[in-house]
Amino acid sequence: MGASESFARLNERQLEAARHGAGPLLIIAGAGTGKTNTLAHRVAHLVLQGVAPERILLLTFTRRAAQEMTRRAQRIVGETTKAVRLPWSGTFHSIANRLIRRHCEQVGLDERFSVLDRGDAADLIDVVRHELGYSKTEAAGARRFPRKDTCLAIYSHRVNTQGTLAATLQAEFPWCAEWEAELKKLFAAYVEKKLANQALDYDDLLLYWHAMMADEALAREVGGAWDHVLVDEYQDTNLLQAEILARLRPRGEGVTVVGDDAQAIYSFRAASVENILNFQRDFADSTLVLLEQNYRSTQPVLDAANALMREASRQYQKALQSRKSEGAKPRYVTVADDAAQALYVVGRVLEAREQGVELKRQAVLFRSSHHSDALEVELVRRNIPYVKYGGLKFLEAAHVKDALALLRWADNPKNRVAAFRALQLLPGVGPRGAEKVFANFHQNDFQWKKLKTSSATFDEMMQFLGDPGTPWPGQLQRVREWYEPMLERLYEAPQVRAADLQQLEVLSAGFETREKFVTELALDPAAASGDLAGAPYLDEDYLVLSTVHSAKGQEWEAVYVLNVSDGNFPNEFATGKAEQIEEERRLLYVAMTRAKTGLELISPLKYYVTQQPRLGDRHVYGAKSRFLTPGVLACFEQACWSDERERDEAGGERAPVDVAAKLRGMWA
DNA sequence: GTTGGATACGTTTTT
DNA sequence: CGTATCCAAC
Repeated sequence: MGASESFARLNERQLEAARHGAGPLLIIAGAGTGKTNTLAHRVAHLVLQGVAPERILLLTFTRRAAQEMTRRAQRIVGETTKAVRLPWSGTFHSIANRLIRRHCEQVGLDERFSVLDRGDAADLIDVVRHELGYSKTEAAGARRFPRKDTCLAIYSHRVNTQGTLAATLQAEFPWCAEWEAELKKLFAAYVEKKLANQALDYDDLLLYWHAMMADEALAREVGGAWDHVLVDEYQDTNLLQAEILARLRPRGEGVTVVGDDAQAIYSFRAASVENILNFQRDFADSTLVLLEQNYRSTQPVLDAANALMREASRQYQKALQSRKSEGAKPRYVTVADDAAQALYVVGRVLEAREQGVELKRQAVLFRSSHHSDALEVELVRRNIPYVKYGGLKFLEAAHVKDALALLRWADNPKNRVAAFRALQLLPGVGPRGAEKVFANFHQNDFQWKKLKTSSATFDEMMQFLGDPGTPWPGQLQRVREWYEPMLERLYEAPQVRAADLQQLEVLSAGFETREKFVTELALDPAAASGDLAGAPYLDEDYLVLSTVHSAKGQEWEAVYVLNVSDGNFPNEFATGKAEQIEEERRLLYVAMTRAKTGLELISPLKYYVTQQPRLGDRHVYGAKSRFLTPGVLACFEQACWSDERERDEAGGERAPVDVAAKLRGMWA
């Protein structure tokens, strides 16, 4: 298919957006309205108009999205004419990383600075937390100081909103408000630590880019590199990102942003829906294109989604219209509990497969990662292959982090987090021992040949890895040779862990340099580790399990949403403020609009909660989700399902009743 | 100073 | 149930 034919398939609005000139352009694209396709056509259009691909900056939410966009644009332009390789496409964070490396001298950083992933950043903040004595229980007052992950989340929110710490605490972390003074001290020390380590966390990547754009000469140089800047998922960008965009293109020339205010679901990451709502105010003479023609879902599915959003307060009013009028009503199914929910979903998934819908074209979505636990057990038991998005365990496993720490330290000798982890792998070396070695190493100007630990083989390995002349291929093998014998001492099940390390080595071969490997792994762990983690066999059929957040931008023939009850939709911790509840509503909206033809919301009457503050594990009777008002429910076929096998058992063979256990249980 | 065992406790979603 | 912290034994 040629380019012109491809453009001919767009509807009027999409075409207008794709062929828009250079003035600032805002595309409000409802769910399933061909947003990706339109943006890809816009890229293709620009290239066909003679814009050099390297003069286009494409900012997407994930790396996966960037690749998809590039692939489509290439297909539209056609293989013969021009190669559409967009060298400047990726997330804000990954582009920031490249720009900072390019201009490291001007912003006062080592060329070899490290990027801290979430875990590393939390570990570093934990070091400071201990140093300041905040980890001690009786340090101050009755309540415990927030944990490292919470501390990091607070820090991050404050940085990304560009507001005050007090505002962040009040808005998102009211239960930590009493620690404001301590947190302030903690964060100040954390910033110093990062500088000493020559390490940037996610937020720093944006901050440094932001700061670069505040310098006039640098801003001109950076901004001058592109003629067009396109931002996808604009509703989920934060203030820092919006300011970067504004400084990149002060008058908005060549700016295109795409998004849907009804799908803003990242406020916890400081995303601000105001960015998209205020776009026309921020960029004078901008053009607005509204895409409302839905190509994804059947009308009944859309009716339900529209009914849900009709009760929301939002600014860009849209009325999505489907191109597929007929179809079954979506279903709202109540089941007894978690276990029944798993059985029910597996049953429905298999039924659909019998009718020709492959597993890959079905997805199970949920609010939080652990909601799929029971389902996963059932899937494994029945031998049904699946992949789970939104919870990546592989790179978080201790042994994988150990191996990476060795590489990260070699890559940036000042990286103390990595050094501490690496050094403590040695027998008999704990925090103090690591401290001593590192202090010595520091005194010797971070020269690898002066590194002295208790193990000569360790020192040799680090010298080998630290030598700039050492080629990248083979480095992970060297790490593995040294580290594998340690596994036995450090962990149980060493064989399993050894296999993981081999997998890591295979993975590493796909990266040109060590710096790219460790950085990409930090920036986009999911994409960088590919579908290797947990994926059965790529060419085989598998069911998709995903958090709603990770399901953004995707679509499936049939979608099952788990635990649609109050406490999950909306989440129990998000019921404090009206704006939080609205976001939870949008989250459910995103989940529902992933479906093409089949949509089921499942609600267990009773569910088991663990790790509940104070009250301990217990059963909870889930109330009906507040979003499922009579008006919304009218769009659903309602059903109640109970496990037939259970009924059979009750009628037929009965298990003996263990009275003794019950009696003991009363006092346990 | 390090290591392992006992104990207390817990806010979801991710670049 | 998993993780962080405390405490006692090397």
